[in-house]
Amino acid sequence: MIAVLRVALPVPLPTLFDYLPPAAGEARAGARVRVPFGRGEMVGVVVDPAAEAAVGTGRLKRVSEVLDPYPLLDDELMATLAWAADYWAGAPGEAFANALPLALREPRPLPATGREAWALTVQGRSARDAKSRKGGSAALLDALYDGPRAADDLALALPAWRAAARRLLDAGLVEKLELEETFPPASSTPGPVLSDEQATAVAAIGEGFGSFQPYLLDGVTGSGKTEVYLALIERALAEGKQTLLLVPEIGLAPQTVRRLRERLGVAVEVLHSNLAEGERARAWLRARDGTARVVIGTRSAVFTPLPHAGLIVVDEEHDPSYKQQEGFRYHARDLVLVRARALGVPVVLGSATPSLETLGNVQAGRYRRLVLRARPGASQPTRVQIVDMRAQRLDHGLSPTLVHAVAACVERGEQALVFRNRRGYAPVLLCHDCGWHADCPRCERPMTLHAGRRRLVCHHCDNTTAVPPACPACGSANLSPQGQGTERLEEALTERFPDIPVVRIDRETTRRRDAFGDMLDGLREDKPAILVGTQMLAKGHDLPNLTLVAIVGVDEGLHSVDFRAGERLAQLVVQVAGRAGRASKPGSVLLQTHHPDHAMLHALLRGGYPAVAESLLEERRLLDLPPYAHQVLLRADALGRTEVDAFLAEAHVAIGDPGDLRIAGPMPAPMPLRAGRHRGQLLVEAASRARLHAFLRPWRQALAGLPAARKVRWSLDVDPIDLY
DNA sequence: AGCACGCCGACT
DNA sequence: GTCGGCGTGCTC
Repeated sequence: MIAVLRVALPVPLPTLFDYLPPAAGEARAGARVRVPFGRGEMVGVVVDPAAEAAVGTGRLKRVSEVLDPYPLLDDELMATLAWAADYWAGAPGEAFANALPLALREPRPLPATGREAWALTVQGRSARDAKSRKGGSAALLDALYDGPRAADDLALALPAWRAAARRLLDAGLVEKLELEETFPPASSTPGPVLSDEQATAVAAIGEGFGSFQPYLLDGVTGSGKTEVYLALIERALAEGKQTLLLVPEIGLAPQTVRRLRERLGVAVEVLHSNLAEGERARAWLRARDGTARVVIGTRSAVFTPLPHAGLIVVDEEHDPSYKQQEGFRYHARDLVLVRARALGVPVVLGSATPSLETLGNVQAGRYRRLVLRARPGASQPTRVQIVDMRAQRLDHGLSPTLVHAVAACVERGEQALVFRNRRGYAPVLLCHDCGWHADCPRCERPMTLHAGRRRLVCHHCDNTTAVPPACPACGSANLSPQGQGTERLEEALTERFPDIPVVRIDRETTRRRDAFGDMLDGLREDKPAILVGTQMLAKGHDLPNLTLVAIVGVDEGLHSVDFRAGERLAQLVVQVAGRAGRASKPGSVLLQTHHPDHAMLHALLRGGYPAVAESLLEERRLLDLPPYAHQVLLRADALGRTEVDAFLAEAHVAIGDPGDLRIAGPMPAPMPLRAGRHRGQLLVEAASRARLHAFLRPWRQALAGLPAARKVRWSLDVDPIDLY
């Protein structure tokens, strides 16, 4: 047998590919190579530089070029990726593809890792003194007067600087530099004095530095989790170690980054999906060579190389955006644990509303729990009150109690948030005469009326149609919007409070870049206002004058088929409620519902999130649901329902003797038709991860070989977080 | 996933 | 007479 190179390629196939060694150069494990593939070429990563050929040597092609003389991915990352591909039943090549920034998957040598910076030329200096430029150009000349500045630094100071830079570059007044050294480290600013609880948490975690240990930092909104993170990052920096900080998708405001940079006084690299690919690659490479001391990023930043790892933090660890929902379905929070173990560093999972998975790990003694109870900013605790909607005369879905509370709040000169997790004007358009309602033909679900756009929109597939002038079934003009979305609440509140600004914050009103930030900035002032908004407002945005949170319509979440709905709802309510009364003013929360006696709402009122979580966890244990059982969900969809049914039936047969596995289905998905495609699923549960994976590996192999598999789109979701 | 090859309808 | 429809088969 001849020795070959085993390479991972970015294709969704369950295999690695073997190649003959390159004509020149040595390819080491973790290095990128350019290889012929099919009729084209691809960039792959060497997994094994001396494997035994698995296919006939006649079929082997030769590596075209070795792109990295040294491994780009170190042993730890290589092992982690291999583990992740196996655990989440993904293609090995796709795990590698997710780990490498796009720019590094191109067959080019590595970009310089120096930081892009800009400086004035001699002419630029005179132009600035002569004040010969106006507007953005003048501002940029001013900004560079004291010396070169980094591009990312300029972006924070002057949002539109790039256009000006281009103009001035053409005029020869500025030049682009590549700074190899990190920035004149702005001196770090000392943080506030920690509370006793914070200091205890920092001390406890600090003791664990240098070895693997997970911690749950369980702290209510405003209890100062961020200060704990910062103190720990400072400690890691003092030891010369790197920190990886993961944040949820929408939590990454430029202000957060600025705060970290100012506070820590070191290069803080940001990795998120909106970053230009070149920048992303450079940040990734700076982490790899150790210059980046702190890396903050969203889900995919979990793949950042950390040669001098000291600490990993996952903020808002319960946030579902840590789970990738298409392609390679990994969970960044879970992957962090694997990396931390390999790297021998502590992991801090922070949340005001920890996931039941994490609480289960605390219960089992695997994670240590540290609690922050105090809200240093709030003088009094938030009051929560349930408003019984039954037998109340509702005005556009708002009860008199709620309207009065909002009135009292704005009269005090404070701000109120009316939370409704539904965009648009009304979720249903109904004919009052014959009962017809507008359904999406591709999803068989009601379409949402968007009054401003004068359109019916399907929120499941974005299908959009005109609003019919009359009922298509009976011709009646008596079409009436049923139920309320944020748009309708905005209208109703504007009518009721004509003198108070009503600001709607949802996907529609924040479509423009920066719109969200601008709207929030406008609300930081100490003036009365009413906010109407969706989920987007649930995350930690500090609005000091916001004292009332009114949650409208949580009832959908109380009766969902998804076993996680209760946990989700409790987290949402607590996160939204946390917006109220952050500063010196006490906050209150109103929860408007048709089910005032619901057990979960009562538990929430009596004991807050911890009480709800405890009872939900107990329920999961009794019903043998995650985290006490382990699931894999097989999904399939196709234009024809028969193809889906046939595939799932074959997949079911392929399980053979299930033994101690529990199998649910084949069954239709909760949305059996979506965007014109029929959908079905099959759920398999096991008592242990090992049992699940022992079953999963051969099953996945068998599924790929099923004849019916070619007629459907199918995917496996290990540890699914929703059953969509 | 791409991207070929491969046999059957409406058009310059 | 062709352009092109997506079925199915392969990629070291």
